Amino acid sequence: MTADRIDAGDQPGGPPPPTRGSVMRDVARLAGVSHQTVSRVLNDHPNVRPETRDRVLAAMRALNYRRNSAARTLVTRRSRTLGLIAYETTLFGPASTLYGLEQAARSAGYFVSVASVRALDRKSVLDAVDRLCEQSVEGIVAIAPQSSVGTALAQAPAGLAVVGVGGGGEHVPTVCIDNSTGAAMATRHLLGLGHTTVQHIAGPPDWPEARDRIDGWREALHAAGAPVPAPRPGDWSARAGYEHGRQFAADPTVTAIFCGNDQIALGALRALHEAGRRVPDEVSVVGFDDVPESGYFLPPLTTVRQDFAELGRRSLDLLIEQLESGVRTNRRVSLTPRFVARTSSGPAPG
Amino acid sequence: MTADRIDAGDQPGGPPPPTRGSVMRDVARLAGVSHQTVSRVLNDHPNVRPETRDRVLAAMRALNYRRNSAARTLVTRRSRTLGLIAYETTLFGPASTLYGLEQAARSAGYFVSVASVRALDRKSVLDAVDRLCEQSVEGIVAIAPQSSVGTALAQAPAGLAVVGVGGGGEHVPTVCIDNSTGAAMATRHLLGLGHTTVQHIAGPPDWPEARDRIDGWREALHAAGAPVPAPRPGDWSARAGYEHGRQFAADPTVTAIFCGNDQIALGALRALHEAGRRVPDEVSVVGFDDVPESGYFLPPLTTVRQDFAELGRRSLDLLIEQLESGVRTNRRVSLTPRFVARTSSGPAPG
DNA sequence: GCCTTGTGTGTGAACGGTAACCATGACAGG
DNA sequence: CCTGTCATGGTTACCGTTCACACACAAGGC
Repeated sequence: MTADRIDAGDQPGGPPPPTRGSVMRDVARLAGVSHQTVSRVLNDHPNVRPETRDRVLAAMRALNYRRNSAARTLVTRRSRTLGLIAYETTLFGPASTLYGLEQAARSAGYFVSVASVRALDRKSVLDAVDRLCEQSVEGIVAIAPQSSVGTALAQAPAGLAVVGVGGGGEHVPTVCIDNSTGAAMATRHLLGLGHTTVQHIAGPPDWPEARDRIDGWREALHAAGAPVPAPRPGDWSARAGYEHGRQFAADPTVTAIFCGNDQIALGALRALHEAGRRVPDEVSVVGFDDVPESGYFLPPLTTVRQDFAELGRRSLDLLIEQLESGVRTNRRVSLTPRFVARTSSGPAPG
Repeated sequence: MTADRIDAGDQPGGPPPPTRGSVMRDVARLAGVSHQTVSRVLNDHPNVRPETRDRVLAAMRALNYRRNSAARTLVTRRSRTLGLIAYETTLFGPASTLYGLEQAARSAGYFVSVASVRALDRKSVLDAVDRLCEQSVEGIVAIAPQSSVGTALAQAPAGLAVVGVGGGGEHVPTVCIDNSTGAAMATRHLLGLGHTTVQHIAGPPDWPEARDRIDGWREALHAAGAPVPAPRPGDWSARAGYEHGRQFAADPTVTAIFCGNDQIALGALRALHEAGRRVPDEVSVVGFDDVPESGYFLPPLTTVRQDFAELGRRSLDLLIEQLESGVRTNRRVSLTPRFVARTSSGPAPG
């Protein structure tokens, strides 16, 4: 009895044999060498005569041979697979980072396996780590920059490389952009335009990225001797921007708003527009991220650009560094964001 | 006999230290049973005395045992891994689909490995397929709905389950939303508001999704006896929407524009605004997709909602169906989109 | 002649699981 | 008492690679 259930009925004429993929031994036999020589050719070992190598390569082509990664992983104990834990994968940022990571991983010879999490509580994250471990990934990148994630990650099995993207935690190697500097850029830009102070619609307070942006904004205000209003907490959504934007629109003293991200800024722009407050003539708005659409907002959004793809690439670098050194360096890589001036910000009125 | 070999000191540049975790034999020894019994416990075989099972489970916990998936894959010839080929991963749609797929795959006991492609030419796609095959995935989902992708996918190794998301091709099982119906909904909505005809800024002509939307739009116009203008081809970007939008803005006879997606609509809105054409009073605009921000556009965008996450879930269903039946069914699953009325569309002027 | 050094290649043993096949003991029926 | 069945659990043979080592053969130094 065949263990194969793919043993589909052969139609007369259709000659699709139950192609049990060819393995090294088959290639070896065809090339007239031992399986070990095939292995040597595959792994670019020296000490194979060019002529032999060609024969082996020809045999591999003829049989359409592909090496079995499970067997390879079993014996080498290297899966060449990286795990990615992602939250809110639908946002532009995480998605771009995933993209950058995957491209980099590919050229470094790694595969990427994803585990998305619905929530950022400790259990969900540990579950995701577990799931990835079961696949014997060699390292994990977490695009889930809530504080709790960092600590959850820190207790991943030793010997597993780990990198946090975004604010991260203190216990895990992290790659992030310099949110504080970015926020300060935006704030200084607005102050430089003559605004007496700058309001801030922030991200959720338990996101390090949000906190760093708040810090940068606050420090820039402080350094300029400007009053420091209370930041308004949001959830990164356009809705939050809209709600707070309506309140700001009703307050004639508000002339400049720095938003925690571009979605928030979009919501704020709409609120201001609805209230009849002209942007940038009466109120200036600045965002953060530079999503592809922000140049087409009404008006085009002044913002701070994050290079998400670079974030992904750098996190791979950090991972590989750990993999090769064998220790969990506590490094923190920080990328400098770029200020992008568009027309949603202008001189203070009056 | 030395099961242990002495680990030579790590040479810099050498492979990382082998992670010596506990294996079945260790668990078996601790529990006082054979490794086979451990395997039986792991795989929920009957014929294990509850008392024995408990002893084994306790031993597994004590040793923090995790089974080695490579070994398992090697012998069972099932990797329990699915491959995902994604293009333009940064867009909301693909990202959400990935999310939905991963969630569904997880609860079905599968892992998901991603391969992103930079371009959609045949070679890139075949490369990605190759990469995934090397990981011995059991099936592939391609979120890369260009026509050429379908045909490239069709010649994936036999015995590999394949599903296309989006327009797909004729040769590959496909799950998509009913783009034609969605476009017709949008068009009929505008015609119903009294517009004599509807312009269309479309997606790239080699995307089946774009073509289906064109078809639906055209048929709806035709059925209503309205004139059918030439659709304007774009690339799904806000920029394309802006460029065509400017031309439409200069033409006073244009009162209704149906856009291939929400980004295009955003660009069109900006062009109309710049030209002083009021939306929806003078010109109505409708998008497609319902990205989370579209409710905060100026004005909030009337659009057609795609359930991307459902797309991901359904593609998993289709994949599993193939995996279990062993044949590449040529099924095509079509989801009905939902029309979402907001304020960017209104009665025809005059 | 010997031993060395260096190429190119083959041999056998892991790696950590699962499946097929046995072995044992208990209990029933003849 | 002999046999058959069932529950339980051990034995052994793989799966397809890579690694350590052995081996053949050549070139060179003494």
